[in-house]
Amino acid sequence: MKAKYHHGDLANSLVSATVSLLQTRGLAQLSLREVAREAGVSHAAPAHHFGDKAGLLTAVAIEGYGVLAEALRASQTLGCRSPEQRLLDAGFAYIQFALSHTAHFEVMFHPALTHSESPEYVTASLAAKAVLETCIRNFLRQQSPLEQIPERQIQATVIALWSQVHGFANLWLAGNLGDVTDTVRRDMVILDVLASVIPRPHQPT
Amino acid sequence: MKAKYHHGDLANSLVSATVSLLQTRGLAQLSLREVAREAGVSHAAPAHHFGDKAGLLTAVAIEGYGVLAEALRASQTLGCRSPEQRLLDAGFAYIQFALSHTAHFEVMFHPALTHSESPEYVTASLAAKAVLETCIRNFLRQQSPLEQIPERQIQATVIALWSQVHGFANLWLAGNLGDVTDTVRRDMVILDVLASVIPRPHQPT
DNA sequence: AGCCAAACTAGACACTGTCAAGATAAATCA
DNA sequence: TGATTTATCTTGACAGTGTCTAGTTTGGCT
Repeated sequence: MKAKYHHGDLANSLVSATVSLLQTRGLAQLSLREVAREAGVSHAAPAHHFGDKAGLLTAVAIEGYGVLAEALRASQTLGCRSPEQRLLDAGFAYIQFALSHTAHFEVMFHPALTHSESPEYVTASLAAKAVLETCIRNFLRQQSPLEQIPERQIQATVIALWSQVHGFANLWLAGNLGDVTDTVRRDMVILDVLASVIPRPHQPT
Repeated sequence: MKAKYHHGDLANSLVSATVSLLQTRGLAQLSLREVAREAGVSHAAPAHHFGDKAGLLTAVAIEGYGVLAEALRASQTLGCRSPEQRLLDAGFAYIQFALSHTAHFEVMFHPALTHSESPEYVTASLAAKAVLETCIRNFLRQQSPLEQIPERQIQATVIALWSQVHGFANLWLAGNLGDVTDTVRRDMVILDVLASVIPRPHQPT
């Protein structure tokens, strides 16, 4: 833990400090220099490890994609549940991630803040998206096992459900969902909302 | 149009300049001083009219709420359509607003950027939300005119559909919906997605 | 021991938001 | 009309920011 010239694990410390500051002060007030101060290093140290501010936020986003993917996977592992319940659990996990990892979530979905074309970013992003898509594909497969669903419709469903939970999280974080603050009612609202949009088995064109 | 000491309509000009700069350079690069430069006034002129940067963005957000509300209203005025089509049109209008007024949309749903507790902001925000809610209520009313739908379920549907279009717009703007760039396929994707989540007449609890 | 590359610091520069104080023009009123 | 008041805008300053360059320290290697 002694931080002299060679911190040992400064890169990770800087990412942690960034997340911490994002949660407390918010994105607008975040500064590289304050991150450096929080980590106890000089003001230009972050630039050495991450190039620039966008590079640091890129690391935050990549970490976020990993956490999200893991959360989605974990939501599907426990057995003995109906396909609908599994899908609800995935959506619930997505929203819970967004609400409990506000800093990561915000950075992940604002590509202008990051180097969103860097290989590591693209890889992490696609990996998380793949897990999400798998959840929905599994649901559709188990829901209508006999008939083949056209790929186009699968894609539309993926986008629709993703939009659903993503929009809910965004509206919630932006304070647009009223003053449902206490946890109990919050969970009920989320489940109500999610349950109301499980797609029908046969969708009319 | 001559801008000497008294510009005449500087406040509006500053808002326009802000929107223009937001579209070209993006939120991260926006600076009060550049806005002032764009409007041809001194660097501290914006502060006089809007107090601070958040004040200027507040004006942008309020303008955005007005445009959104008007777009939603306009989507419902033309007659002779099924309730489903009307609902689709409302959702489509919401998404079209988000994609064509990126600057406004981004500012509107990031309360940390604005004085989101100011009376004008709250009024404009609630007004737009009320129009949106009316669209959905009208749909539900026409869809099942006989039975009374519990208020709780109506609220859940409002949140669900709002989340739907809001999340779609966000994911789209963040570049997470693949490379569906040309307009034709874009419209089809949007309609596919929207059509796939029109709520069922009778939702199981 | 000697050297090298990586890790970090120190200083500087242009730029930012905001504040105080001053200058100017328009509106008001005698 | 002419004086004064008021809103509008400018000027200058300050602390803080991101990033660049050059320098300093350190650990690992042969």
